[in-house]
Amino acid sequence: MGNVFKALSDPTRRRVLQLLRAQPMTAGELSAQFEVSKPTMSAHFTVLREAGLVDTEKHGRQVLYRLKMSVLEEALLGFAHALGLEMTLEPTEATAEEIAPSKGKSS
Amino acid sequence: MGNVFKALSDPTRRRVLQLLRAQPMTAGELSAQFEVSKPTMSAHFTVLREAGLVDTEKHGRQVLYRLKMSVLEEALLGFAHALGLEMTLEPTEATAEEIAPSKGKSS
DNA sequence: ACAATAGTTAGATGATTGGCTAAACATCTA
DNA sequence: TAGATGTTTAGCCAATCATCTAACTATTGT
Repeated sequence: MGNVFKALSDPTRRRVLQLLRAQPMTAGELSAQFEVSKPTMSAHFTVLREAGLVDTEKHGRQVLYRLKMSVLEEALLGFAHALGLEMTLEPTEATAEEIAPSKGKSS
Repeated sequence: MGNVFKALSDPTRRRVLQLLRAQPMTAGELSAQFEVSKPTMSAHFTVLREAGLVDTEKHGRQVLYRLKMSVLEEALLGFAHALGLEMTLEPTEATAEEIAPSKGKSS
């Protein structure tokens, strides 16, 4: 869990997580959003991957990064709990639909 | 706000915050809980103070550190919000009493 | 097979970090 | 005023960090 906070302590990495929130993105797409070199971004990705905050999927020559929201949630809630802050996660509309899919759109 | 995450990224500092949750403590009392030198602890306190997570009150020759819970709450909620995680702070009993003090115990 | 493209690895560098000891500062007590 | 006590400042060091360029690996397209 300390790894998660370490990962969150860098502004570039926090912004990567925010970008990834909207949809999975490739290393190149992410890198394009920042003013740093691709190797530098690659290092940031490694930190995020090792903290368990993202996972990867290789598609041909590109690597897709996907946010593992649940890990982030747990870290945040877990830490809040350790401090006696009783926070709860408000169910989002998306989550509600996942739980009770009415008709089509299986995936 | 980035300072807050920076402050949270160190395990010693996270534990200091946890200790401070129970009650305000002096620099010496806090230091006694860790295996590092007092100057090292003093440096950690500085980081926490600069992040706005604690404030200090000098009592004679000791310095009392007090957790500023609201800053922590805001940082956590703010970051969660920036990630689309809608978290809410569950009102604690203490908070409820503060809001609607029935009789005595004004402070 | 060759060149272009997408990412990562290697290796270097300067800045920051967390730790230390020793010294200074501030306050209390005798 | 002279200790004793609690904390911070100064100065140092080793480790880690964020960054870079250059080189490498893997994949795709011609």
